[in-house]
Amino acid sequence: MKTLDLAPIKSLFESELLFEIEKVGIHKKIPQGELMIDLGEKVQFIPLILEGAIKVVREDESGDELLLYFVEFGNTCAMTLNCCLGHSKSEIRALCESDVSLIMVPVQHMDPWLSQYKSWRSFVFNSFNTRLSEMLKAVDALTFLRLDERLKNYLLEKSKVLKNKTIHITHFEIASDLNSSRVVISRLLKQLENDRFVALGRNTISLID
Amino acid sequence: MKTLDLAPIKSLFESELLFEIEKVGIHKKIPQGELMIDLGEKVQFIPLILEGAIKVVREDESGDELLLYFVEFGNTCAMTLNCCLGHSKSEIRALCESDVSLIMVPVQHMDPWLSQYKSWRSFVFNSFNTRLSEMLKAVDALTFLRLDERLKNYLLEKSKVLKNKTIHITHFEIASDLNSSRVVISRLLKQLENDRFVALGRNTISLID
DNA sequence: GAAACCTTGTAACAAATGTTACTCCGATTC
DNA sequence: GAATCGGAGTAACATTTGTTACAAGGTTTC
Repeated sequence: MKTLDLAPIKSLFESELLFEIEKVGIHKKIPQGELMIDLGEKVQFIPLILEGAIKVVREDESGDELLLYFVEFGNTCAMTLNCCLGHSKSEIRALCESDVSLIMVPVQHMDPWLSQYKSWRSFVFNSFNTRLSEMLKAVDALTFLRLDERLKNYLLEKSKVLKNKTIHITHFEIASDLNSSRVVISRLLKQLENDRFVALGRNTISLID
Repeated sequence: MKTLDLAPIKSLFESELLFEIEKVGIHKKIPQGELMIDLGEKVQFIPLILEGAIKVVREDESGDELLLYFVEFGNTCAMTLNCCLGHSKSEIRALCESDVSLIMVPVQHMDPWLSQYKSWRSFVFNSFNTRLSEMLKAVDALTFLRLDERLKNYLLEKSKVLKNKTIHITHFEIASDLNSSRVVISRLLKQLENDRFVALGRNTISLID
């Protein structure tokens, strides 16, 4: 039996549960940019994120997209839990925003662990909690903020997740994430540059303190 | 000991749990329009809805509002669960959309019941599920739909929840729920009337099949 | 290094939504 | 019944966001 490096999540779970996770979990590394799960796919595993960040995206029938939120260490994707429990298909698309290291737990352990381990319950509920908060944040932004503010938040969030003041991205990609158009984003970025909020380069945006 | 009428939820829970609910639950009737819980309040009870509908609203600092969703029979408010588990304060406001009959269960039973009763786990997760779906629907509408479509959906939803083709409401109230302005809503409603989607009267809007 | 392609800048215009202002009308109050 | 008030209709205008079109530089490919 291969030994997983459970150090990062040691503090989250009681030791018997860690032992079980070690027994049934599959350690996986997924490189940046890779698709983790797509719309309509069936969920077979619960991902426990050890390192990196996952980007969760919503898409409508005509292919327009919107970035919902990022999932980071110590959380799992509640949309996934959602699917596990409801035995339904994924309503979102998840992509690796950076290189991701995670443990995949087969879904059939979900329910037994819930009755058995208090720390698992905490973890699952904590994830739901965080997810609902993120969704609330998304709704807030869409409802109460204008696009320039959303763009600012986006850049700050992105910088935080990638742990870097300089972001490598095109205006077109940003437009996709915010469900806007390239021209509009270019226009607003120019404004943010004039306001000394960012410095623009080809394929890069640097945040200024 | 007073006996609660648990008939409506009999099929949701196993009999031992129903017995417990009967022991600790408080039956309450709340009239239409009444505030159930406000932003920043602490949650002491888990509401189990027997009859009626609750309207959940988000508000920003400047007092602008947005209707998030309705909660109906067979669900509880996941935002409330959220608060129970996180011991945090309410991030939303909940109002009675119609006369509501519900059972209030003190929060301290939440965790023990989760480990003890499979049906309670199902119920709680089902609620989270439904809530996440509703939030997703809200995000979808805000992102991908124009205001006229959102208005149509709003009227249909409202009619469904109130079980009535005719809705008693002012244009101003609609504007609040959709975070728009009265003039805009009047304009769009006039259009919907021309399209034979509704008939307008003073304080009333009737849906046409 | 020429050609093709990708990224960005910019202008002009269009559409959706918000704002202000005024009117009319029915309901309520005195 | 006159005065007041709340709800609704409408016009004119402002703002935000989206669209189309084109140009200018980099980058990649051959």
